[in-house]
Amino acid sequence: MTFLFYRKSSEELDMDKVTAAMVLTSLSTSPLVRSPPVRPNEGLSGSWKEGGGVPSSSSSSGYWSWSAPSDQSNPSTPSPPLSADSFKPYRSPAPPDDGIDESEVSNLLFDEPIPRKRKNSMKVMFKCLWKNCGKVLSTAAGIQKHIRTIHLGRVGDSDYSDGEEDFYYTEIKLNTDSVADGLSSLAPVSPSQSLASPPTFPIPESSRTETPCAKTETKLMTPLSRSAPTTLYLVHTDHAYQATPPMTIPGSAKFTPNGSSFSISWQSPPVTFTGIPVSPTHHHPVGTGEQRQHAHTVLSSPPRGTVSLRKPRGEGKKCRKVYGMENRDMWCTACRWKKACQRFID
DNA sequence: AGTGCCGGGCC
DNA sequence: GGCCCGGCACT
Repeated sequence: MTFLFYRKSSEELDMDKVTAAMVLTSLSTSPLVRSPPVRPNEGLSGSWKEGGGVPSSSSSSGYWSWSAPSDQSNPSTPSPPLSADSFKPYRSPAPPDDGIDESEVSNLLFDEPIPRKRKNSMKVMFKCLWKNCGKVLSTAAGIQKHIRTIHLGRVGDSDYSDGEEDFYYTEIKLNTDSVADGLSSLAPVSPSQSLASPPTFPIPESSRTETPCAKTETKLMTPLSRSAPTTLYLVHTDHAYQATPPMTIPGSAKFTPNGSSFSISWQSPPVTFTGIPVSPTHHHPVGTGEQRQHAHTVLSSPPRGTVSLRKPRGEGKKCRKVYGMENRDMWCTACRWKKACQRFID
């Protein structure tokens, strides 16, 4: 889940700057502009910094229709199609100064009270909302500096911050947990947004804090899930109680009995950073005619050694359910022995 | 609470 | 090996 909000509370900022920035942002027609009403003010995590929204207390909508006078504090307030820098193609390597800024400043502000002890590791990144710039940095200082230097053109006093940068980036949260959510990926991916896709996450957290542009990472979402189940490896069926007299399902011994497929694809769209005001009807029309997705997304992560992540519980009827406890002798042997059912695979 | 079944015990 | 069950994950 990712939330959009500004990092600093509004009272730290000049109202003039606030409004100016808002107008600029809205005028830029950037798709990344988040509309205030959408702001998910209280979220599931509830762990962010309060005082989130910029015009939180006052009428928020007013700022958005406000036509900007020339702000005196920012004479050089850029109009979005500003410097040539902003036209950097996506995925372009970070400008060199960002790299160093990043590393040098990150020490200072890295203790930011971001929710670190999440149950599943969430990573907080900061995304530049400037038009045509999707830069994502891992530290607020880094993104502020990026905005200052690249977009606001404040090269000289690179360390001085008057807070305006805060309006050009947003905080995004990325979910990194890999396994353990074989189920959550099945869940109807709440319309609110995203557990951002793990594949985008090989970011080593310290050194390379800069991801190219999160929003075009739509690869990795290969639709190969339901196509190739049987080629999978080593779903060991060591149990040989296949002696079920009535009819033996051929080939059942070579794959996991309950026939759950095994894929490495991720169903959720990758990295939906939250700059966008995601409409509640995102996608995943789960409820409708969908054929009960079988593609359990299990991530084949080697590190999980001994614990034997259970396979996703075979669906369908099993002997016990079909015949009932009283007709136990009609069960397949596996069911009788409380093993994986061999009769009703799938 | 019900169910599927892994892990492990007993013979 | 066959057979059974405790106990846990999942629904």
